[in-house]
Amino acid sequence: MAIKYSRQRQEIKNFLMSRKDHPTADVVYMNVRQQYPNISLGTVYRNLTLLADMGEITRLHLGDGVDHFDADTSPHYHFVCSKCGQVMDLHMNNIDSIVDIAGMNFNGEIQGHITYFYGICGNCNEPDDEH
Amino acid sequence: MAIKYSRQRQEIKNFLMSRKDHPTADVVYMNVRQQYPNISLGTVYRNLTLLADMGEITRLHLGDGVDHFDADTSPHYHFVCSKCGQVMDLHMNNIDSIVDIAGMNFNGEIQGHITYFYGICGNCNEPDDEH
DNA sequence: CTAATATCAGTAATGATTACTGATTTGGAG
DNA sequence: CTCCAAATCAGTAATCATTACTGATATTAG
Repeated sequence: MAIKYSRQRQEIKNFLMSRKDHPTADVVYMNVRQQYPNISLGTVYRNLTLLADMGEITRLHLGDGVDHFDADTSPHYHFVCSKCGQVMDLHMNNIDSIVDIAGMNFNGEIQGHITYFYGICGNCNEPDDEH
Repeated sequence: MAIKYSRQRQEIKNFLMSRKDHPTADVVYMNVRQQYPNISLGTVYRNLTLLADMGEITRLHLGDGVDHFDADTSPHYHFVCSKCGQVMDLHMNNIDSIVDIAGMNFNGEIQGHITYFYGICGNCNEPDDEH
């Protein structure tokens, strides 16, 4: 018996699964508090880390200084809007060949890569919105 | 007159240019202190940020929680060893086509991508070193 | 040379995340 | 069903990287 069930952890995972954006720990905290008003931020962090270690969710580093979490663990990529900060999924063709390209002139074992894309999202890119 | 010369900033840049690894602010601080024993960590951070904003160096987010800095601003990629933590340059063929691939089914403007590779570096991968 | 101001050293503050502690919850054994 | 060992919790303190603030110093145009 190593890992015991906990209502809080279940609710954290449920919340993450209900969202297609990629919330930060703080956003998870704010929302789970509606179900468990006494939950502590430490509990949220501990369980997010635990779920990530178990492979049930993914922790994303997107260069904005805060970790984001994603309940979709299938391989896919992310886009970060430079204007509004939104993080969205990119369902795109496989680009794992870049690992082979990277390995061509490298003396070592390349096991994988971290990639995300940035730019202006569809919402922020609306034409003629102002003035 | 907006930006004035400073010996400290010059030394920070000199130090960065002398290294082909990708030091953190703290490593820069430790080393520049040999020339300027009174320099403060805040000065190092302020100047690294200033140099990065001026485009003279690049700030790297490599998912390890600390920022790394690189005096080589030409486009290239990085490899992070999962074992020893070393960061090294990868001189490889262009992979900018992944931006086009990502943009195919995306409603928005993709301006670029952040990519780095991870695995076991040549040094850590030495065969039969122990036992 | 001098004055205006960018920069500095030193230190305090911030923000995200982790660690600690005594109380509570969970779940297998009897 | 009850009991207890261990996992988890809430609350709080600590950590770590980075940024902001302040009075003193260095730089540079005129």
